[in-house]
Amino acid sequence: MAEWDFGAITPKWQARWAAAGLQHADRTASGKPTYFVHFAYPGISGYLHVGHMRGFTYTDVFARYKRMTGHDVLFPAGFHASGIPAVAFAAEVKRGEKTEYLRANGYTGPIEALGDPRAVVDYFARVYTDDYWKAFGLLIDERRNCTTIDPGYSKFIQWQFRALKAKGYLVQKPHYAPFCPVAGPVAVDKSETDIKQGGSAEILEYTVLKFTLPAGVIHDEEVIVPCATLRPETVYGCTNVWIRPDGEYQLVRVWADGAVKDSDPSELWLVSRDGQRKLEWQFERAVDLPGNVPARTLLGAMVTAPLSGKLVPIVGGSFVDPAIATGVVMSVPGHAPFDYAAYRDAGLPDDKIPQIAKVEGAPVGLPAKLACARHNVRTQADKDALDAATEELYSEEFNKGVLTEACGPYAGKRIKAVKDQIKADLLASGDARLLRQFSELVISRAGEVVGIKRIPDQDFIHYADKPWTEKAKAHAASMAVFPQKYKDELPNVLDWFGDRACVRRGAWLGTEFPFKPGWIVEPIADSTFYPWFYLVQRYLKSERNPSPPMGGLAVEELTDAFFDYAFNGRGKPAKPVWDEVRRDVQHWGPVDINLGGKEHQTVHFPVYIMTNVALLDDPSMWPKGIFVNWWVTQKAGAKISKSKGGAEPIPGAAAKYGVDAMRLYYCHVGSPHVDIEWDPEIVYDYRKHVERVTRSVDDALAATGAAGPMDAWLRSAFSKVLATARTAYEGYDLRGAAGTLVYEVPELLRWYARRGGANRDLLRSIVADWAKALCPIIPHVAEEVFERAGGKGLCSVADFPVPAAVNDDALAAEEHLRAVLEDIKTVQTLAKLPKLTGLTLYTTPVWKRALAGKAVRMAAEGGGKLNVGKFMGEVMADPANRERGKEVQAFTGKLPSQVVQFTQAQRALLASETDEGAILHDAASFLAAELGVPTVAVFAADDPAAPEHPKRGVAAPLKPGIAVS
RNA sequence: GCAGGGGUAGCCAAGUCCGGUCAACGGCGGCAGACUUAGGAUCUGUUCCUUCGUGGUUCCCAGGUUCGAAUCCUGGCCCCUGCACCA
Repeated sequence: MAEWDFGAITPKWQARWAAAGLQHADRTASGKPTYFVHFAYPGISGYLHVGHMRGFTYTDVFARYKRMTGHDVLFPAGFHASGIPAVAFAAEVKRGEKTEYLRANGYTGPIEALGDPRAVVDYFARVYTDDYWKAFGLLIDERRNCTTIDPGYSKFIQWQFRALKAKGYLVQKPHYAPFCPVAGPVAVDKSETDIKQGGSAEILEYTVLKFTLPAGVIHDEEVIVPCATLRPETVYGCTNVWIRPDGEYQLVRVWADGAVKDSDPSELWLVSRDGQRKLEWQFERAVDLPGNVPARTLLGAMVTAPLSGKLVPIVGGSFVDPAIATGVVMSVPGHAPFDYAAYRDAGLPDDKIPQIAKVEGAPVGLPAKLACARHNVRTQADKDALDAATEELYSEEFNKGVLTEACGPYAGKRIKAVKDQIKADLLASGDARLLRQFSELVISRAGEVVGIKRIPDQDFIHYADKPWTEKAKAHAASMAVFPQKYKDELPNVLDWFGDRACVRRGAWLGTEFPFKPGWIVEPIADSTFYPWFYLVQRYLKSERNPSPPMGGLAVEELTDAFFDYAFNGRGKPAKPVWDEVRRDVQHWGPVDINLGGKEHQTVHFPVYIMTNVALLDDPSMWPKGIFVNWWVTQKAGAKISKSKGGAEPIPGAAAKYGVDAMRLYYCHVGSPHVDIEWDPEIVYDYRKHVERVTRSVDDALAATGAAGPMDAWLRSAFSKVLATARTAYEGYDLRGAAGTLVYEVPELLRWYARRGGANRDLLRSIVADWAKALCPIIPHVAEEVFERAGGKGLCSVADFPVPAAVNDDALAAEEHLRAVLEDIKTVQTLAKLPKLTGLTLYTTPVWKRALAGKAVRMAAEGGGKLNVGKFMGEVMADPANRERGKEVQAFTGKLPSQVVQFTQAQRALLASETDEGAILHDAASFLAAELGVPTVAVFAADDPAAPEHPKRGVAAPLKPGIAVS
């Protein structure tokens, strides 16, 4: 028997597939249905890790299964190169920060060569293709590979944006985005590619309430004291305004947005130095006035609160951070622990503090005072305790609080319900404005504090458009979406998905926005329609593709007219090759499955659907399916980090565990729709499971026997497995398919051998079919198995086996035998007989058998439940039964409950004419061998020749009396 | 805050949409045996409790619906994830 050297098998079959051109998909006249599948192309950001192979593998399994079930399969792939990652990577290479990482992952070229973003893209595109996809046996049509920064792709994106604009789906409005005074626009995200610090910062939206200081106090005009808060509804509880006692403040002249001239109405705002920049960046017009206003000149001054109209003093509070918002805050000591602590520190009395909200069931007293007591707050300097108290109290009051009568027209309302209303009212009346700020300090790569700046004419894709959204929702309802829970959620996601900023200035890769030079299309927005580009790419002339079909197309030929014709059949073809592309679109479209990670549920998939329904005139070309896969996480539960090189690099893992073992692992370890934890031990187990398959194959192929009585059973049992596997594959249930094929089939083969089955021809044909069924999941081993079983050609292009008719009686008989064998062992254990010398089985008497059969049949007619009264009536109508009245009564009494307990096979056996005695007779020598007894005797309990024994009387249908000695 | 996902036996994990055949697939780990003799083996059996009975108690907790609930409803506790110029 030849060895199973997975290390040799894998490249051997990959070479054969490549030689046969299996991965290449070209339109044919085969008349077969098509299957167009792809995964959300990976971003180019470094080496990938074992986690990424999960989704890639699923896609290949789908493609292979469909190829084997009569489909022409198109499985292309590409690379998402746009955005920041490649730029950041190249920058890090230049700074010398990537050398070790590159070397550790096997990069042998000159380091400085990767100092250019485009070189980074090219290099990793090659790594992904050769070291990951090809190494895992993925049959990707690499002739269609492209990146999002290819010139041809940019033409495609520009067409797309002109098309969206023509439909009115591009809008302009002000937007607020992170901005560095030196570098300009920056991205603030957890990868911190643009920034040095603050990657997890969130943008907070403060409501700035305009408290007023009368004219003549510090200026001859009225001065606005702008208090920034996240809880505008607490304005009714304001007792004073806090400023930093040692801080420097200044005046800024502020115009309302929309004001055009300096002479338009304006206001004087008092803000901290840091606050001044925010006003200039975020308001349309704001000019600071020269000179400082020292805090001490303000202390004690009285200001008027908006909404309540209350007059409150300005008080010094050392906890006030001048860097946060305006550097001025209002004090709500009844509900804000910080305010309460500072208020008490300032020696102000508790009894004047208003309570403006109540939580039902909360203890009596000021909520902030109680919270401070709970968290042992002593002074305003106890920052940690105050933060904890604040978080607890805010959450409690937001969720359960009701405003008190102190709150004017809002009294009695739940905070949760009325908060946004109060905010909107304040904004509408001009008593407040909004100011945005990061939740933590963000420092750019240039070393500057990153702020938030207003972009007055930001372009958005108008995803909030109602008719467009409705169209997308209606289509989504008809799509095949896995998992179901995402399909259920999709309408809500589409509703929730608002307008999205789609261009940005700055140093990143991507397509230039056709309507605004210097602006680059944002990376999500350039990845909404791309599967279609794989069809164009095949015809695009390039170095890698020097002689495309029909002469192909040059980049300059990718005009709007071309795309309109290719995708929508509009206009007239300028060249014959246009028709070729158009026919490909109609042939391969629509996309059957777009697979992507769970993060895409609220990122890529919604815009994918939206864009397709917007740009394609023919609804039959709209996407048909989405498959969402969850992640592979690290032991601690953290996502395996791409940038840090991954827990386990892919090439190493492939060598260690074997490619097929890893494929099986991905398919079987858990549902595709839950996160799985990467554990090398578990992966190693899957290697053993693949080995179990090959051992099982070895045993089966070693058989030399002829047809036998067990053949019918094996055929049926295997057919059943095939049917299960097929159904599972059809429903994208890879775990189900893998489970039944990998774990059940070896069991069947073993039982067959144990029962004396050894039909050489049957076993070879079953092994060959088994290989085909396994091929989508473990293709390399499957090909090898197929070849050894005498299969002709490549298993990967064979037809997926069709299950034969199942002989239920044969299955039921075998199941019964197993059950009896188990019962015998139980009896043996109870009898404490380690060694049996004799075994006699008493099968059911005919009358019991008849009654049980009748009960099962009647129950089946009655929907599974036995009508006892009717049953007894019919039974007792038979004089033979009346004669045995007592016995019959005792036996039938148990029947109703037993009928529901029988397995399906048992019910089938009882309802049929099968003779239990015959099954056991035929298996007598098997039982003798299994149990190590010299002889096994089988009698019907009502056979006059049966020897007398107490167990003879207990014989019942499917439960023979078992006498051991 | 907004939105979403989840809590199943020692561990991982299926089942939950469509309530019964669920003491609950499968794998791992444990235990016993076989085989072989030493390999991270393999094979068979077993692995909630059990006074072995058509026994008892289970699927985060507390209620409810039902003849019947891991599965449906209500409330609670705990964990995880995404949130817009990041991909």
